[in-house]
Amino acid sequence: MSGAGRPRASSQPMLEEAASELFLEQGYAKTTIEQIAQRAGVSRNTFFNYFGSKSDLLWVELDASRSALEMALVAIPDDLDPLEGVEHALRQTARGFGAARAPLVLTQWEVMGVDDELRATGLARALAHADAIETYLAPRLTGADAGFRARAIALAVLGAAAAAVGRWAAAGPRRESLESYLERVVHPVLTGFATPPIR
Amino acid sequence: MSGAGRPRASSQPMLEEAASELFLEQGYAKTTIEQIAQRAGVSRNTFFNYFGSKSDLLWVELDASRSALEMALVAIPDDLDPLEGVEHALRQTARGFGAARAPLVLTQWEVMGVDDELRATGLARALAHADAIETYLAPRLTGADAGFRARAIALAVLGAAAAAVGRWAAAGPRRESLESYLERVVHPVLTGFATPPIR
DNA sequence: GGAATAACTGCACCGGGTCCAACAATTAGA
DNA sequence: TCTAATTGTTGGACCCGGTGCAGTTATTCC
Repeated sequence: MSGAGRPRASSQPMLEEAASELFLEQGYAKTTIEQIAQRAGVSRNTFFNYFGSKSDLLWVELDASRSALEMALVAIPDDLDPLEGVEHALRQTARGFGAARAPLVLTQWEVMGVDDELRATGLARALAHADAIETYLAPRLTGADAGFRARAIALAVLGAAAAAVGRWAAAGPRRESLESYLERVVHPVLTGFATPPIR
Repeated sequence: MSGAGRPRASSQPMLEEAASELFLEQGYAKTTIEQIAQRAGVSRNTFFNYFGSKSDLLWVELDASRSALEMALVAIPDDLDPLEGVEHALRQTARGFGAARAPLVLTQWEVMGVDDELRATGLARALAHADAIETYLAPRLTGADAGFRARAIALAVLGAAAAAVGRWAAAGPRRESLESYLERVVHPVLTGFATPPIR
């Protein structure tokens, strides 16, 4: 399958590890790509073979959760109510995050000085999640403005989920499961949209 | 009040207009700050006296709406239910956007090629709105996890509102009022959170 | 006619990101 | 075994957004 070609000398995880160290040592802003590449033993350009941008390093885990969410969405049984389906898929995805090991970026964002960067680059990620929910939801809703409602539900649910993830990460190593935080805020949103539109 | 000092030679609106023209002519990405400043008749550095970054140009109207939202929030009568208060303030803010004149960025984002940039820089703005709602809401909710719920509600409502704004802008010049789009999706979110938490 | 003040300008610099032409290491096939 | 195709790596040049600063210009107050 992998045919000819020079084998990869440095792996993605090595760059991630080097970056995490440097971010913790001296903060995100003061760490240059040059330094990350150097610690990983590769050239600056090679970094860009593995990551499209510096901020991509912050979102590795979350990007993985999007794949998990997409898989959970297609696995929803057809006879389930669409809104319950979304809740089901979200809980399923949340189970992938063990209570003990929250992503480093979420727990150490203060020492990394990374909050500005998270704000600056987070929306693209969030919208990717929302798009996944929306594409699941849109064809399964009825009514004239199903597309509009699907997008609104997707974005609203995602907002609630973001709050849950933030709370979960902030709760420290003895935190409850992400799932329990999630259900407390996702469920209300979905029940609000459960009844067909009145007007 | 304005004492001594050299008077401003070029105004913010002039830079905005020059930028809008260039974005429409050749797209956002291919327009440099140098070009914008040149068309407005100032130096590149002067641009940064008026805008902190290139992307700030895209959010002028939305930034104004945040001020409007904050003012609407503090004007809410104390006897109103907090969640109804949020809805009230949002509708109030929406009325500031006439149906005929949606912001250029929202209607022309395709020809400006600006969607990537909106995704890249939109979260900071969205969170500013959410923070405003959250700070209004948090002290007015009861229960153990009032802070958590306040943030979740703020983010969820904002997601729904974003969907409404998007739909409104996409609907073309004969669109209905933003308010009508807004209430269709914001209300369900708030009703979902209306009942006190069960557990 | 000076100070004091505030806007404007030019210049140098940093760092993220792109592009490209070389080069190195591997495999498939003649 | 030699060669070609393939793929990863590297260095260098470049663009542009953004920052810092020192110096200039235009204005008001005394």
